[in-house]
Amino acid sequence: MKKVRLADVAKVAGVSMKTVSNVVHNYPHVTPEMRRKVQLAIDELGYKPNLTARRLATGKTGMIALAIPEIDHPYFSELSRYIAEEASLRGYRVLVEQTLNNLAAEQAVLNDREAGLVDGVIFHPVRMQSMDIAMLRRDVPLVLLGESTMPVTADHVMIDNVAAARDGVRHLLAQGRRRIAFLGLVAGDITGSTDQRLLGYQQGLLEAKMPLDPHLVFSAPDFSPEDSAEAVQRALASGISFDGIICRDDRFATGALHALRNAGSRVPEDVAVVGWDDTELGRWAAPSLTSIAPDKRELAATALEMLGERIDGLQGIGRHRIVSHSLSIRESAPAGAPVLL
Amino acid sequence: MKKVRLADVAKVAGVSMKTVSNVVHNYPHVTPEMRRKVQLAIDELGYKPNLTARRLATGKTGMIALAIPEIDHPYFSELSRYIAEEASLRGYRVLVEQTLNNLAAEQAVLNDREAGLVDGVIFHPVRMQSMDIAMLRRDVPLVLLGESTMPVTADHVMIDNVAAARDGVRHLLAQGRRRIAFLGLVAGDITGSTDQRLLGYQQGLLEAKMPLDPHLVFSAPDFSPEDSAEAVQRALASGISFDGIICRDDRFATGALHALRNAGSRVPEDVAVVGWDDTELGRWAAPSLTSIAPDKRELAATALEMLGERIDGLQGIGRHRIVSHSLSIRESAPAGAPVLL
DNA sequence: GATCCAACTTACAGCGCTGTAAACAACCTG
DNA sequence: CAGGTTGTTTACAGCGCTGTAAGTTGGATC
Repeated sequence: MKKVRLADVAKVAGVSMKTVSNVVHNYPHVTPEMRRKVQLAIDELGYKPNLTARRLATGKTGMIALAIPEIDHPYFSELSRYIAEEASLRGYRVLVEQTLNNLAAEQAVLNDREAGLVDGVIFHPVRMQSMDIAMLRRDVPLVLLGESTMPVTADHVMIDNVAAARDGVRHLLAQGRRRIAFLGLVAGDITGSTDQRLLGYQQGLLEAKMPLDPHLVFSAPDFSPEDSAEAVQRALASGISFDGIICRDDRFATGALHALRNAGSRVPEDVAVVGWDDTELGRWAAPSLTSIAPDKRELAATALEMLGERIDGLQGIGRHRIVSHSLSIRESAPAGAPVLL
Repeated sequence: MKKVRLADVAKVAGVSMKTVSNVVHNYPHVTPEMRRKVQLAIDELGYKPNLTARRLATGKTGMIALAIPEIDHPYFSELSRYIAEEASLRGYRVLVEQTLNNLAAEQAVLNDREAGLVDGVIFHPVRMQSMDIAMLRRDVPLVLLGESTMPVTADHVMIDNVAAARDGVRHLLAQGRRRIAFLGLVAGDITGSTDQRLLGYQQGLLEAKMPLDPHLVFSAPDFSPEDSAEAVQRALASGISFDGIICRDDRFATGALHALRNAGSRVPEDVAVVGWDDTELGRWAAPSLTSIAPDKRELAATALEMLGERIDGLQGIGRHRIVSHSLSIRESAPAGAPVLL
């Protein structure tokens, strides 16, 4: 089957190309008769506009790129879903790029060796610092996600990580937990995300006049549940005791759950566990995870809105938006009567 | 910052556009001196080729669309990851389209009202039947995923669902399970996927001369863990007893796990549970899920390979490829000594 | 030194669409 | 009925790149 072009339709309908184009775009000033005639030709030939040509002519691609570390990370896959939905609401299609926690891949996203592919980029960096991002001269609107430290050259959406971590700690304290651990340091994670969460953790403890024990801050070599399980196991093995733990994400919390179970600790009786991201992974864990819940829908909507404004030409330094978060309380750290120790 | 075009570089370097293009494309027959001169101009101006223009000129987009029901379904998000990786290996970028278990959205994917956006489509239908797919005249290469019933008009990759289900049943039988349930019917799921799994389930029982009890086939109103939990709970409540259950996917199995736990049944002691898809959700469930494991990497690679061949012009009727599967054995249905009942 | 060849470079016509400006038509005014 | 309006359609020049065919150059050949 040959490709049908606008010109072909025009010839068959006996009108100019532009009139066909007008019909395709539902331009109002076309006489009904003309419209009918053109539509007939379109249907007869099975004409479909060539998007690439349209893009070249208009300079708009109607596409945005979403660059995330891993598409199958529960948080990112859920976030992707909302971004995809919000994007489609606004007439955009989404091109997904995985950076796989890899610095070079992150740089490649911004360094775009090609142009004209997408109208804008939503990017969640893990390895790049905001300074690095600022250094690159870009020519595509960019919205940053995650906890990178306040870049001035791009818009940015995040939740208040300090407050969120504090909320988690408060929740544990309210149940009577007294030795609360933090699981979240990851080697090579220099985005400041962990810093902020750690800060909130400290604030939470300090405001309750609790001591700050550095032994209670665990770190893992990488982002997987396996790594986190190992970190918790090592802590347990070295005799460190704790009755609550707040984890940098649900994956980590899931790993912690496993390690605790293997060690014979009961959750939440012996140790209460708080996750982060409120993902399906945590909702269906056993016990189900209490988790800090960023409003992902709002996050996605805000990112798209800001990106849209930039695409529409808005200039100026980077704006920062905080979206709301809450605490989804489930079995691993229930609310209610404090546990007796 | 103004857009830099090929012509601008050519002017600065004092050569023709085509020579610049040759340098950009690493065309071998360019003298080193010329290459240097051009590269200098490219760097100085910060030239980036415009992909849209390139596409229009070449007719290739270098993009494929991946149309799946839900990007945040564990199976699909993991599959997406492999598809993205395999695609990038082959120089393709991936455009993700969610169909959200919605017939109209699935039709829209194939009905493409526009052309020239992608070179090919990988599509996992849930609501469309292969007849529907065959009816539509398409002009883009298409590879189907999942268990749709053997379309003749498009290539197709799947695992042997009948055999896989049978393997699951055999595994349960080998442990001494005698009342094995199947959880998988979903209203409106007409892809035949469930049919095949159900068939395998029956074959597994028959070859062991086990009776086939229709009460042991559970159905859920939709695809979520909530729905599945409810289905299992209802079965339990109505007094149906079973000591093994095989579920249409890990999400369903996760729901089943919850329902069983709430009902006080121990897994695997009282009921052994087998999931399907071998996702992270199941790997970190408690107890961790034994699950039928399609080789997702192979699935992705095969789909891309077939699509690539079609894109390169291969004609002919739809081909069908079966990729391998295995059984990932974990806590919910361990191997080893049969359970005494 | 004339001839030929291979290696390199250039000019230019598209790819299929849209925006602009201009042309044309029909309809009002006064 | 000339002149002004509004409404509708057309012609055509790009958008930025690549493929083709034609041109140029330097050196090997006899």
